[in-house]
Amino acid sequence: MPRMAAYDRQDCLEKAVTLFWEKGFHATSLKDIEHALDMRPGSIYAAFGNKESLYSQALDLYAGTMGKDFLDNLRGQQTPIEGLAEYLRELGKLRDTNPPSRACMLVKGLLEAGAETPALQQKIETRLADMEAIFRQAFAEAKAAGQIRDPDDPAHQPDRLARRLQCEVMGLRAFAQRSGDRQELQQLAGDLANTVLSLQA
Amino acid sequence: MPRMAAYDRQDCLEKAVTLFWEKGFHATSLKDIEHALDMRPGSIYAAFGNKESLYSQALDLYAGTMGKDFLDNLRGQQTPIEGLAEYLRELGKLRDTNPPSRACMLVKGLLEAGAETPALQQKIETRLADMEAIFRQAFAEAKAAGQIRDPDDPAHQPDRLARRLQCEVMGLRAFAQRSGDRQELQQLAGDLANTVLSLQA
DNA sequence: TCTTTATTTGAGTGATCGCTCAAAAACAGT
DNA sequence: ACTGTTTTTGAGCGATCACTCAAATAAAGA
Repeated sequence: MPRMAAYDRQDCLEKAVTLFWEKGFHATSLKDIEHALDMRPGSIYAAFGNKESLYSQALDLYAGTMGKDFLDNLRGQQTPIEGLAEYLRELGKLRDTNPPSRACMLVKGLLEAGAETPALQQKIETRLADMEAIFRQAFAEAKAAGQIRDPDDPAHQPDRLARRLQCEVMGLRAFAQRSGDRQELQQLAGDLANTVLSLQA
Repeated sequence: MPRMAAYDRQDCLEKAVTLFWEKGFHATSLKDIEHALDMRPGSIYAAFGNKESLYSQALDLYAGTMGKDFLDNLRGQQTPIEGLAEYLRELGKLRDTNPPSRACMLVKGLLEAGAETPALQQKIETRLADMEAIFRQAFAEAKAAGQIRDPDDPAHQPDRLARRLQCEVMGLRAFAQRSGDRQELQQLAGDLANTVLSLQA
């Protein structure tokens, strides 16, 4: 009996990711959202709640996609370590593609979320912790396979390596947001990748 | 004959830095500014132009202070390399102090500035380039003093090392914005510092 | 075709946004 | 004290903000 919704929820969320990822939370107005999703305010609020809720759902989609893409890439490589290095090298090519933003949407959100939006803050922290856990798992697999040099060095524990990698990914993608030279970014990513490779046994 | 201004310009800019650094550009309203500077809108506009102009001047003060602090720290150390490592270690203590934000104000601005504010974008890029140049100079001094291992390795050129350091500082300070454990941050900073130290001849 | 139920619409809400400007206030020199 | 100059004030500007809701619309089942 009921009327069916005219919009595709997943499709809308993808468009919301594009919009929020590019402009950030505060700089994105409901007018922008109405235009990007081709929906009127009433439908938007009925479907996604309020602006913060839509942003939160967009964050989930973004983080899930990023995590899946990373794992797919990882499984396509010969060893976990090479997979991690290749991931960094791929980030060095960010200037050649045209993503909504070269910086990580989670980091953009982390730096923008204040005390007025504690729910957002918590969600972002959780998603970053998820990503850190994925990195940790990859290093743990590398270690279990005996591919990590000096495995007893405390600095070579998977959790420490994972935090360092996440730090470097955050930094690299923030650096990539600058309008600097294409090659310099690629070179920087290569240097970071080589640091990871130097962990190999 | 003329009436003297009641406010201290430098003092106002310091308060503006605190405010913008913590909340970011978009989330800071003129009401916030009026309250923080204890000035009425007319005085603010007469003294600093508009909101964007005030933010821009705050960025200048922030970047200048950061650069000076870094150089002071550097000169207090035995060698340039040790100075750079110590700088990273200091960043690891960010959780123990209470700055307006643990993240870098320039990076926050970089990730927030869109195509609608090209003047801000350019200013931020310039200031980040300045900082990169300071890092490069430090590495160049280290190299000139023969303190860099494998000086002919292209990855050990001052410009590449500087970009990598800036990337790591950006990443570390973004990471520090997370509400994670005190010790984990310090450990991470220590690991990054050790990477710099491992460049030593 | 008609009824039922859900969705979509968009004008309009009060609040807040960045910002202006004429009037009031305050200092410095005479 | 008086005058001349500048600063400070704050009410209020139009625009935009996130958001609401009653009415119009459309699909599915009878």
